[in-house]
Amino acid sequence: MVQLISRAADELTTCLSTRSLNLYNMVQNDSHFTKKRSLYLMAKTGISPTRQEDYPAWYQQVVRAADLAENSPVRGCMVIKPWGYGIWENMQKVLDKMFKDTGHENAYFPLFIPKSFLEKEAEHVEGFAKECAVVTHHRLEPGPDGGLVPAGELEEPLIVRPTSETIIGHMFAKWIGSYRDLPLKINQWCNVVRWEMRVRLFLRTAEFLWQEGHTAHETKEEALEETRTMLDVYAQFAEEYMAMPVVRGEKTESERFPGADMTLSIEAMMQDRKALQSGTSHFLGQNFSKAQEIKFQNKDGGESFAWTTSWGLSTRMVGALIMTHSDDDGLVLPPRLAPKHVVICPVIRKDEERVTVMEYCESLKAEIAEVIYDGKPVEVFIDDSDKRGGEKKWYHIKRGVPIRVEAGPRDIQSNSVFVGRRDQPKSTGIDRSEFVATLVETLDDMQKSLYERALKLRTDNTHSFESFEDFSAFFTPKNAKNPELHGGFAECYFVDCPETDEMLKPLKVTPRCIPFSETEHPEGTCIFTGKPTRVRGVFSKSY
RNA sequence: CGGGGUGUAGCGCAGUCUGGCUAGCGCACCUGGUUUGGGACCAGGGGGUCGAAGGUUCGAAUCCUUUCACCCCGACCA
Repeated sequence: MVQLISRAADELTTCLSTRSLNLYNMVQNDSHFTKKRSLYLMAKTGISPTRQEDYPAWYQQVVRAADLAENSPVRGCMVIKPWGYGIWENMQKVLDKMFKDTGHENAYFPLFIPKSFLEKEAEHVEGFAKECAVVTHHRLEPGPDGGLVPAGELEEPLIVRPTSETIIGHMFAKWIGSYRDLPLKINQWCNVVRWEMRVRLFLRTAEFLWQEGHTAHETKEEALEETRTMLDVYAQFAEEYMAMPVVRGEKTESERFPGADMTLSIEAMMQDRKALQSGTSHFLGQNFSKAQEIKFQNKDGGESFAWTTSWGLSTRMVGALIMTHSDDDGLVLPPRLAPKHVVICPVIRKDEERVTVMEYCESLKAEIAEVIYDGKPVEVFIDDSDKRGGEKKWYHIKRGVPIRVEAGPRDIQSNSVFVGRRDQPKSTGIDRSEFVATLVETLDDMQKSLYERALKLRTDNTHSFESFEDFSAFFTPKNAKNPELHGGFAECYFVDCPETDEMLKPLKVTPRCIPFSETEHPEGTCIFTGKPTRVRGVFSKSY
C-alpha cells in the first residue's frame, strides 16, 4: 500500500510539474498578469497530491510534511514526533482539566491483564479476543543459533490491554464496599494495543495513546447521566478546541462497544466526507459489575451491583484534526491546540543587518510572549535557521503554525511586520503595535473561522433521504477512478435490525449514530425494510 | 488463511527477461562559490556489495534452489 501510494505520488508529482509548467507558459504569454512569477508559484501546492486528486495519499503526505509522526520498525506501531506529540499534549491538558472539573481523578493500572480476567465478560471477550497481543514468556536465554529464545513460560498468559475494563473492574470490586464509596470516578492516561492488520498513522495503529475513564455508580440513572455528561465533555472539546463540529448520538446495536448496554459517540465529517468516530462513552449497565462482583451494601442493608460506565478518546483525534482543517499546502492547526502560535522569521540579506534585525525580532518575541491567549502566554519562537526565505516560509506553512511573521530592514524602518495567517492565502504588512494588540483577536477569529468552515462542509454534505434508491445513489461513486470524494452524511428513518445491516454492506456504509433529538420524530418509514419507525439515523462511510 | 507483488544508498527508483567496463539516476546530505523580501544556481564530494543462505559459472544484482521480510486484493476487524 505504501509502495503503491508513493508510486502514485511520484506519478502525480511528475504530472503536476508538467501542469505547472504549462500554467507558467500560459501566464508568460498573458499580458494581464504583471506578477507572472508569483502567480505561477501560487499554482503550486505545498502537498502533492492534493485532496481532490488522492485523499489518502494527501493525508500521508501532510503527516510527513508536518513532521508529526512516522512508521516505526515495529509493525503497526508509529513514532510520534515532537510536533505531533505537542498537539497531543495540548489535547491532554485541556481534557484533563475538563475531567477533573467534572469530578474525576487520575490513576494508573497495569499494562498486562491476566487472560482469565478478559474471559469473564462474554461479549467483551468476543469483541476483543482476535485483536489481543499475548505475552506467554518472561525470560530470554541464548539460543542454539546465537540468538535469544524465550525461556520461562508463564503459568497464565498475560494480555496486553486492549482496554482496561476488566483490570480496573477487578480493583473497583476491592475498593467498593458500601454505597458511601460511590460514585467512584477514575481516569487513566495510557497506551493500549489492538492488533490491527491495516495501519494508518494516528487513525489506526496497533498501539495508541488514549485516556480511559471508568466509573461506578449506585443507581442506573446516575450512571446514565455520567455517560451523557462525558459525551458532552468530548463534544465540547471537539467543537471548542478542535474547531470540529460533531454529531452526538447513540450507536446501533452492531456498532456498540462489546459488553455495553449503550454506546454514545461523537461523529465528525472529514474533508473526504467520510465519518470519523471521535470519542465514545459507554453505559455498561451491570454487565461488568456482575461479571467481576463489583457490589456494595446499599442503604437498606442489602447487596447491590454497581452500575458502571467507561469512556475513551485517543490519539486518533490528532488524525481527526489533520483531516478536518488541513489543506493542499499542509497542516492547519486551530490556535487553541497549536503547540506554537507565532513564528518569527528574521529577514537578513547582508551580514551587517543581522544585529539590528535580530534585536527587532527578539524584542518582538518578548512583547508577544506577554500576550495572554486562552489563559496562557502566546507561544512564540524565532526561526533563525539559515534556510532561504521561501523555503523557511513553506516549512512553517506545512507544519501549520497559525501565524507567520517576517521582519526585515524594510519593516524595521516602518516599524511594522509582515504577517501571514495560515487559514488565509495572503500575507500583509501591518503596524507592529497593532499586530501585537490584535493578536488575541486574530487567533480567536482563526479558531472561529476554522470551525465555521468545517461546519459548512458538513452542512453542505448532509442530506435527508426518503428512499433507499436515492440513498444508494448518494453513496455510489460518481467517478470510479476517484472514489474517495463523494457521499457524505445521510439522514433517514430506519429500524436497527440485521436486514438493515445487510442492505448497507454492499454500499460499505455504516450507521454512524442515532443523533440525540430534542423532540420525538413523527412516525416514518424505514427506507431499508419499509417498517414503520420513529428512529432517524445518520449513515456514512467511515474510517 | 487464499490470490498477486516487491526487496538495489536516508527516501523514491532504473538495471534482472538476454550474466561481462569501477552498480547507476532523482531527491536528501556535506564542502566551496554566487545568491537571498515566495520553494535558488553552479562546481565538487560522502554514502550501497544489490533481503539472507546455498548452488551453477572464468565471471552473478541478473540464472537455479531454499528461506526471510514487507506490501496489495480478498477474508477478518473498526
